[in-house]
Amino acid sequence: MAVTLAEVAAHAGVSSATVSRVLNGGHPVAGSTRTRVEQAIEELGYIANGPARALAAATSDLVGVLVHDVADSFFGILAGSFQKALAPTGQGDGRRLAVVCNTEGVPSAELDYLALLEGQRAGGVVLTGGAVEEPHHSAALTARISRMALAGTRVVLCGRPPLSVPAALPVATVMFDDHGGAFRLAEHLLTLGHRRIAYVAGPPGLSTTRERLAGHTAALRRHDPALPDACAPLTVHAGFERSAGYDATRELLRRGAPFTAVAAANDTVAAGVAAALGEAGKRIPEDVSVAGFDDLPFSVDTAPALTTVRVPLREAGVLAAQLVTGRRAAPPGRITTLPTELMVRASTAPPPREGSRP
Amino acid sequence: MAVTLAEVAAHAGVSSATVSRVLNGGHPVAGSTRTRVEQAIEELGYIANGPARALAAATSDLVGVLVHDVADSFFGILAGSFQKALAPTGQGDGRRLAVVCNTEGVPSAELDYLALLEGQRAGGVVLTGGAVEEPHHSAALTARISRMALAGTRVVLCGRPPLSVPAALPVATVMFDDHGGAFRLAEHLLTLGHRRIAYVAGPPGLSTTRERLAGHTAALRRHDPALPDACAPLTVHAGFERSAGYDATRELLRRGAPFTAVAAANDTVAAGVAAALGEAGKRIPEDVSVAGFDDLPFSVDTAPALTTVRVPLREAGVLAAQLVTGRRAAPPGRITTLPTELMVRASTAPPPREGSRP
DNA sequence: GATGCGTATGAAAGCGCTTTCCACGATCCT
DNA sequence: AGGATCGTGGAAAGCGCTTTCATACGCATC
Repeated sequence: MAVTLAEVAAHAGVSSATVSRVLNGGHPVAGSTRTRVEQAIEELGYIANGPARALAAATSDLVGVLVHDVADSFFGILAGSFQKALAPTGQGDGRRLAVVCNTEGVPSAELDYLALLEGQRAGGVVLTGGAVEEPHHSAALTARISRMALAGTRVVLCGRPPLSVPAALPVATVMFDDHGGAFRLAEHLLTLGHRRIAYVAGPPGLSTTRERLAGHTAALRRHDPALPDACAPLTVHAGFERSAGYDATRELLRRGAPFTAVAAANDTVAAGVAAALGEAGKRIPEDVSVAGFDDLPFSVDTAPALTTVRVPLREAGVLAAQLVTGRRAAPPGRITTLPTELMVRASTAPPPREGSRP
Repeated sequence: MAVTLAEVAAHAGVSSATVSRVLNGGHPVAGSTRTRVEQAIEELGYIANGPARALAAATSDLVGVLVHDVADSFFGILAGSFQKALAPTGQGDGRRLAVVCNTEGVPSAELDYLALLEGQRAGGVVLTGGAVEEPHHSAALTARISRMALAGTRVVLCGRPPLSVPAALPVATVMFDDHGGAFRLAEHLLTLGHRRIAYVAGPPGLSTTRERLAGHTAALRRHDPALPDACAPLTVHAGFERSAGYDATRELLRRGAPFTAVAAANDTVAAGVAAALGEAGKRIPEDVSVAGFDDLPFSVDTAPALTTVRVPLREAGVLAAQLVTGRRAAPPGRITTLPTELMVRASTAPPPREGSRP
């Protein structure tokens, strides 16, 4: 049906081995021969058979990217910039294809997709999103990743803690400074004068949740060793969706413990928090300050614009693409931490003066 | 290295042909044999080699999904629900992998990715997003799609007009009722009393832009045949990004032609419109009403919440997955049009009374 | 009991590519 | 000048699977 290598070879008057060589490089081919072959490829409209190539070479042009959910802007932006960086300007090397898998953060789904990708002989895999921190799961994950890496698949962990694999394996990690970001955000709130700061954390057991909460708590503690304890009752765990922030806030409100600021696990949750607060008649930021995390695009369009922490998703996607393709070598410790940045906007302000609004 | 079919066969005491048969079905296999084979697969931790399978079967488990940009929520949601529907409950058939490609809507990029997918022997391809309406491009696209379809690749066009291919080819189309949605949105504005309605359209030459603008114009015309002409100077074309809406609105404002409402190509553009309006001291909706399109998640969190038109992205993704896998047959005309729904929220209201605020 | 059919399995031929192994000139070097 | 070296290209052996084709068996049929 389709044009094959052999046909191109016949058309160019060379052996199929030669055509393969001009296609893949690595082996010297005379200029004139190369030209002839390239012309034959052009004339016949040859399109390489990926599966055949992958079978013979024991590695494919596929690169897997595991995300919690591409529909979530956080992952959409990450996956988007990753995919774009994977196919650089339509260059000859740019035939790599990104396979995106929604894992919902479920460990078994991650393992299943990795098995599929291993079966596809994926040239690389990038795992994004917080990791479920459970010994059994991470052991299984480490095992599978080690096996894939041993077989030559380049692995990049993005936004999750490194896994302990032998240093010889091609496994790199790109982290976000979640801890630092949460720390600076809490500091910002403290500086404004807030003391009763509620925190709507992400799902428990997730690395991201832990990092952000830890940074937050560290800032409180630094300010006043007793503050974390005082604020502990104001900390609730929820999901990463808007509704989780909404529900958590209603719950907080219902409990009646006073607070003058709410920091959320991410911007989406913060939107839910703001909605619940608004319904309860609280003005933002006059009555309660609200802060998010991630700095997703919509955070400038909320009312008021959301104070948040910028997470360099695009940069991470590009970096992950470079690492997973080998265009860039992993740094010495094989782990790169990308900085986060506090974005102060209108949703945070000094707390209302005591008794100014009961 | 990895466990192969032959090893499984040896372990189970059967031929590799038999193992292949239990794996793929289609051929009768005795119950006892099947059990033995399944046990061997389990014991050895066999993972099928995708490329080998694809090479032999001339079709792979890969399904391509072309989007303008997954980082855009519109496409992220579409691609996300599509991917999820592709891997149904980890079922045996659920080994299909989604390859997402950001085309930026550029025809040549679409063709390039299709070539790559053709080379990968993708089992299916879904093209999403408005199509660039240019004879040369659509001819090239039709040709490539026909060829792929002829080779057995199932094709789904989603959110773009059908292509004229022979009826025997497995090409289906899922459309959104953009025209109807835009029509009802304009009607809503008219009913509120607006007459000078600005329209920030998408890029010219794109099917989506045309459909939405046509629906909008049709509603104006229906109300008053002269209205479209009166509003024409208030129609500007821009991109689909927030900044495009911002810039377009500044331009509109600069021109000085009065308007009491702005309908935007989509929600993201509407956010830019609202920002520009706000900077210019216009209150929404008191001074100017603003409406978007798509009903992306953030549209309920803007200030005020955005009146828009819901586009059933999740439903479309699921449908596309069913069509592309053959789990669902295309309807008689091979085209399904999904309804859109007007979502009236706080950003639209009656226009200010004449002279009430100069 | 010979004939026929349907069912369950094996043998083996590829699928289209990569890659080792070799062969052949041409170019060096001493 | 002779052998070593280098650059270039061909032959052929797979890579791990699917899929005819052929075979063998069991059972109903006449």
